Amino acid sequence: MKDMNELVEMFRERGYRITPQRQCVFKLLQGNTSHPSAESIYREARKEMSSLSLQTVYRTLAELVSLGELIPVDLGTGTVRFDPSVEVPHHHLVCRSCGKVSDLFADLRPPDMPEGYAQDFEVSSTEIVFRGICKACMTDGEDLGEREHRFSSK
Amino acid sequence: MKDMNELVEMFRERGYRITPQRQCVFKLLQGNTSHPSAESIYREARKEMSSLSLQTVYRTLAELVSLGELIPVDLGTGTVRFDPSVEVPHHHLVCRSCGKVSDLFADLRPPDMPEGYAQDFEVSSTEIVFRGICKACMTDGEDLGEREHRFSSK
DNA sequence: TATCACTTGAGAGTGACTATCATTAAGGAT
DNA sequence: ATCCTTAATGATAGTCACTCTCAAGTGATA
Ligand SMILES: [Zn+2]
Ligand SMILES: [Zn+2]
Ligand SMILES: [Zn+2]
Ligand SMILES: [Zn+2]
Repeated sequence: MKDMNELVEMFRERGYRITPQRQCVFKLLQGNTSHPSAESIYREARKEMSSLSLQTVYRTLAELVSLGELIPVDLGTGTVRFDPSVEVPHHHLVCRSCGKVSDLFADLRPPDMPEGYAQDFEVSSTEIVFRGICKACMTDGEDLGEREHRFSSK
Repeated sequence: MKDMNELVEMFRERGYRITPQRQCVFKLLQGNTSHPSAESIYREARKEMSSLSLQTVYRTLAELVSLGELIPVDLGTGTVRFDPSVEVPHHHLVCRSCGKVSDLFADLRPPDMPEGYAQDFEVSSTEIVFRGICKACMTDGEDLGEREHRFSSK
């Protein structure tokens, strides 16, 4: 994701207005590696701008996604999360216990699709998802703590 | 997933009752490779048993999941889907256009996690998700047809 | 500082579940 | 075959993560 100045410029170029709401959301995404949901961005943003609406957060996130500055990731934790790390392709670790999503920056060279399938499906991206238990949940003991997500996904 | 007789026996052993509703859902899952959602199982099931409730479908699917006979898969298509292919580990192809999920039965040997991460996260499973366009959507032309899912996920 | 199209926030709506609970019925006992 | 107990079901309502609509507010340019 571009930095504040670049984002502002980018928005101006496209004729989008620079509002304090948008800037507030931009700021919270800068260097954010927590894969926040719309809701968590909203919670943080309201600490600085209590009038901000959830609707505007959703809208701004969607704008950034459509401009390629944010990647939506849905890993079965119950909400879509947003990833500002669009420059470096990477993979994700998902904690089965607390739902936390961490980055794995490594060139894992995802396997190619076997021949037989290649003609029936045109692959545009391959993601590798590691599911397991994060360090915090390992040491906190198995089943304590509040759950922050659904456990629907494998 | 076990076959009808085995499922019935398994349920009996655990003291679960064998109801026509459960049997109806079991039957629809046998050999089903479409990764159906609760809703689509419900639609099919009502053709044979119009009194069946959606609630019971959800309940029965959850029971099968907890018994390890069904794997819930949430790949960002808007609903959890259920996979009776629990015996053979495999990966998934997800169509960005229509949301269809297909199986890829191939031993892709997912990459190991790099050393540096291994101590901070205990991996219990690795899934590889191929996203792209399925054959049907390729030939149907780009943007025709109804969409059957959200497009939230990368 | 006036204009006006773009933005915003409030409120209602949707879809996918989940919880509650009175009624129904499976299945062992008689 | 009928009773009885208790699990299972379906109707209803509720929750959560969004999405839609639209009147009111406000950046940006002149
Ligand atoms: Zn955790
Ligand atoms: Zn990431
Ligand atoms: Zn398709
Ligand atoms: Zn599958």
